[in-house]
Amino acid sequence: MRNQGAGTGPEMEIVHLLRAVAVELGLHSARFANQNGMHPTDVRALIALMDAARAGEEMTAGRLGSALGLNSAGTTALVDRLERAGHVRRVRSEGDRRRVVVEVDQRAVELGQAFFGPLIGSAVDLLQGYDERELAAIRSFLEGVREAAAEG
Amino acid sequence: MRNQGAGTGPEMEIVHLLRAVAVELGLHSARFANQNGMHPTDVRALIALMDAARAGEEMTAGRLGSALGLNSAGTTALVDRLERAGHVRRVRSEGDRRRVVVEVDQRAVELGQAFFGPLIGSAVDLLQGYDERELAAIRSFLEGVREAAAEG
DNA sequence: CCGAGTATCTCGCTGAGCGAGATAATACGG
DNA sequence: CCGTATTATCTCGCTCAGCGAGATACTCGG
Repeated sequence: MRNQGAGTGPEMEIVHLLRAVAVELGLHSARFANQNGMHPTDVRALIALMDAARAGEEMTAGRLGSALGLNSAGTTALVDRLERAGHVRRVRSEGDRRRVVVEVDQRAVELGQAFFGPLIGSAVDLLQGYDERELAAIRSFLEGVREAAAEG
Repeated sequence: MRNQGAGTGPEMEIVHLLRAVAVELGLHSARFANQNGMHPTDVRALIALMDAARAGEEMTAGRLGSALGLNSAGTTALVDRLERAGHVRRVRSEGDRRRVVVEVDQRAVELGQAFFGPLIGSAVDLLQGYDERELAAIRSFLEGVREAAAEG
């Protein structure tokens, strides 16, 4: 049986630290949401939309909803909210006219970059202080945790 | 001006990886919430309560609410829910009888350990594959990100 | 004691998200 | 082609988490 307890070794300290980082990043997103009259779900949606855009993929209403764990009714309400706020546009897909492609407005992208940019910049600055082997350790640890969390 | 763009350098890759980990950990908590008929806020509350217990501190209703960003009405409703589900007990503070100390039930602790234990164990196992310098790099990077996120 | 301050709770309300089902467009066997 | 199954989104009515306002209960300094 692996270590599951509230041990106090150096490994557990890092595990708690990682959890604390996750909580802190969540609170940071919540601040962004509050400042812009949005809800946590709306922020998660914008992030998913920007990720898709960066990967060059179209994001339909349905894919967005399932990425966030919403049903179709909730997804419609979410896209309504974001569209009313001017953060996204609904575009009927040309190929399949049942589908609604959700596009992020450039203004929303800039809003997000203005808010999250400094934090991302700090993280990049931090990383520039490590050598190859240290960077590889950080990367492989994060990769491993992501895989472990995705399985559960 | 620091790096804010959608750069593709090795640093940005790690930053996106960290964000992905945060998202994945959030989804993992959401699965725990669903499996036990709870809401995300309830899970966050249990985690805050267990953290306080581990630190040997009493958690009052008010402190719990402000840790989660709820007002007093929402906090009362939250503690009502958790108490109804048998996860916590309300105990009037002896010293100051206005205060309500919220205590986690042992059953809830075990429930949480059963669910999060494997993931924590995997992370600890992962960490045992690194040497001192690599562990120090992981720790200091996480510490730095936490501080940067807490400032914003 | 009395009034100010503090911790929690009650009440009424708003709105995010759900289940069920409607609507509209596509796929596909005959 | 036609009819039926399938898929994508939307509409409707509802539940319940969380909010604002204010009530209640306790503490403490003067």
